[in-house]
Amino acid sequence: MVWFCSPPHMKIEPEEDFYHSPKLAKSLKRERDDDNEWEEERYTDGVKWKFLEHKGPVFAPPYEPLPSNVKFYYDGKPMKLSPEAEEVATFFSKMLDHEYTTKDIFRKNFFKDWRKEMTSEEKAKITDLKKCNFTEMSEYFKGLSEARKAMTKEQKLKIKEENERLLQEYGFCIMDNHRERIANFRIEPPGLFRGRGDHPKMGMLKRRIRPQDIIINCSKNSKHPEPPPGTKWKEVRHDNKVTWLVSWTENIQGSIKYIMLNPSSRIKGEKDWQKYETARRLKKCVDRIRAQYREDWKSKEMRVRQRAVAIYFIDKLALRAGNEKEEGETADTVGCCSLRVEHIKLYPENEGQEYVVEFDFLGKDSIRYYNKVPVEKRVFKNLQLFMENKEPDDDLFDRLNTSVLNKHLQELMDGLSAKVFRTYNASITLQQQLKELTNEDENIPAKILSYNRANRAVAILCNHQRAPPKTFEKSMQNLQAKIDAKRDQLANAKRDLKAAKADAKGLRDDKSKKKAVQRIEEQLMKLEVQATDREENKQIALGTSKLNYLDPRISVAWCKKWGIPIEKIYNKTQREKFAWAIDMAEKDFEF
DNA sequence: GGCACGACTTGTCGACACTTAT
DNA sequence: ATAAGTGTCGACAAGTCGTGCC
Repeated sequence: MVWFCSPPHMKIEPEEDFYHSPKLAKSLKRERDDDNEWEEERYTDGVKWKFLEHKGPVFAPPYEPLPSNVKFYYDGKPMKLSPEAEEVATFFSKMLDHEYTTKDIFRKNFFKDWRKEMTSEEKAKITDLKKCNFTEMSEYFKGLSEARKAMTKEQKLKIKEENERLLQEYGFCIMDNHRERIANFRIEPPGLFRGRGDHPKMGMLKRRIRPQDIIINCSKNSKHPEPPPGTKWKEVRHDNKVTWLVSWTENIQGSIKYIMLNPSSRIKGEKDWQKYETARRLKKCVDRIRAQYREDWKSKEMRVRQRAVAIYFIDKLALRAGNEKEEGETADTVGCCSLRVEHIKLYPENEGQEYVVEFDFLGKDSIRYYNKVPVEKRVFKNLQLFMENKEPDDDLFDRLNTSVLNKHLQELMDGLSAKVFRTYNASITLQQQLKELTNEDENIPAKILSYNRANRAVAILCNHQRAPPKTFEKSMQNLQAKIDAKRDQLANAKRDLKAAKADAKGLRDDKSKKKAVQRIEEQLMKLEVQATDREENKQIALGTSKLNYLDPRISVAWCKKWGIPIEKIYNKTQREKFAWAIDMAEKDFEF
C-alpha cells in the first residue's frame, strides 16, 4: 500500500522515503485501488514497523492531600483519614451529585474497595457508608473547579502552554521516518469505575498505574524512554508485530490497555483504508452471499439455518456480531449471535404487514435497539422453529456463535467477518442516498442538508442514537425566534423595494434594494435549513458513522463533484484522519 | 470446538474551548 | 464583560476478531 499524503512537515528524511513522495501520488493512484501489494512489499509477516522511538507515558499527577480544614465526618464526628483512604474518599466525594452514588451496586462496590485502602483502625471504625459525610470534601472540589473557571487569562494561557509543552514532548513518536501523533499518551488517573448501563462492577476502585505496571514497546535501536527517577518499568520489549507503544493491565476487568497512535498516523490510516477496501470487495460478491444464505434458510441442518438467519439480520439490520460475555463481569448486552428468545417477538401479522419481527434489546453501551421489521416468510418460520420449547432467557441461536459465524464468512470471502457488513451497508447507503438526495440546482447549505440526511440514514441503520441534548428545546426556540425575526426583516425589505419601484425617482436605489432582499432571503433559507437539520438530528448522532463506517472517499468525491468545501463536511481532526482519502479520491470515485 | 487472551476498532459522554448573543 | 450556546476533543469503556492452547 502506498502512503503518500502525510503532511510534509511530518517527514523526517523525505528523500529516503520512496513511498511517501507526493510526486508519486498521481502515478500510483491508478494502481492502488485494486491491490495492496505495496504494503506487502514493505512489511511481510505482520511486521508493523521497523523503527519506533517514543518518550513513554505521562503519569497521572500524584495525590494531593486535602487541606486540614476540609474534613470528613463519620457518624457526625470529624475524622482524619490516612492519605490512602482519603484519596479514595475524594473520588467518591467528587461524584456526589451523580446518580451513580445512590445506586446500591455502586455503593457496595465502592465501600468494599475503599475499606481495602483503610488502616485497620479506620476499617474498624468505618463500617457503614450511610454514616459517612463527604459534603465538605465535595464543596471543596466544587470550589476548586470554580476557581479554575475564574482564573485570569494569563493563568489559563500558562496552563495551555504547559499542556502544549507536554504534548510536544510526549505526544509524538517516531515510527519509520515519520513523526507521528500519539492518541493517548496520558495514563488514566485512578478513580471509581463507571461502567455503562447496569454494570455489576460500577463503583470499584480503578487503581493508580505506576511505572512498574508499564510495559514499554519500542525498537531495539531506539532511545528507550526512562522511567521516573527511582522507578522501573515492568518490561521493555521490542515487538514490531504490534502497533502499541505502551501497555498495562487494568484492574477492573483485568484487560490490557494501550497507548497507540493517533488516527492521522500512517499505521492507522492504512488500516482504515484496508477496512474500506474489504468492504468494497464485499460489494462485488454480496449478491452471491445473499443468494447463499437465502438458500441456507432451507437447509436440513439446524446450525446452517441459524447461521443463515443470523447473517441475514447482520446484513439487513446492520446488527453487531454479538460475542458471548462473561456473566457478572459486564452489563447484560447482546448482539446478533447472543440474542435471546426474550429479545424478539413474532407477529404473523402486524399493522397490515405480514411476518413482522419486533426486536427489543440492549446492545453495545447498553443502547436500546428497538425495531419492527417485516421479514421473509422463511425467516419467520425459522425463527418460530428456533424458539420452540425455549425459555425466554435461552439463546435464540443455540447452535451458533461469532467464531463459527466468522469462520463461515471467511470461507465466503477473504477477510469477511460480521462487522464488514456494517461497514459495507453503511457506506453503500451513504453513496446511494447522496445520489438520491443531492439536487443539482440547490445551493450549498441545501446540499449540505442533503449530505446530513444521507449521513442520518446511515446513523439510523447503525442505531447510533443519542439522548437529546439538555438544551435542545431551548436552542430550537432560539433558532425559531431568529427565523421569525428574519422573516420580518424580509417583509420590510420587500416593502422597501416595492416603494422604491413605485417611486420613479428611486430608480437608483432599486438595485441595492433588490440585492438586500436577495441577501435576506438567502439568510432566511440558511436558517430554515439549519432548523430542519437540527430537528431531524435530535436523537441521532452522526459522528460515529462518519468516523468509523463511511468510506471517506465517498464524501470527498461528493464534495469535489458539487464544489462543496471539504471543511463543511469534515472538521480539522476528521480531515487529518481522512487525509489519505482527501488526497486520493476524485469526483468520480465509486465505492 | 471451547476458551482465554491480546490487539485493535467502535462508541458514548462530558469537559473545555471557542463563538455568539445580551 | 458575561452568559449562553455550540463544537471539538480526549477519556475511557465496550465491542470485534484472530490466535494459540488444551
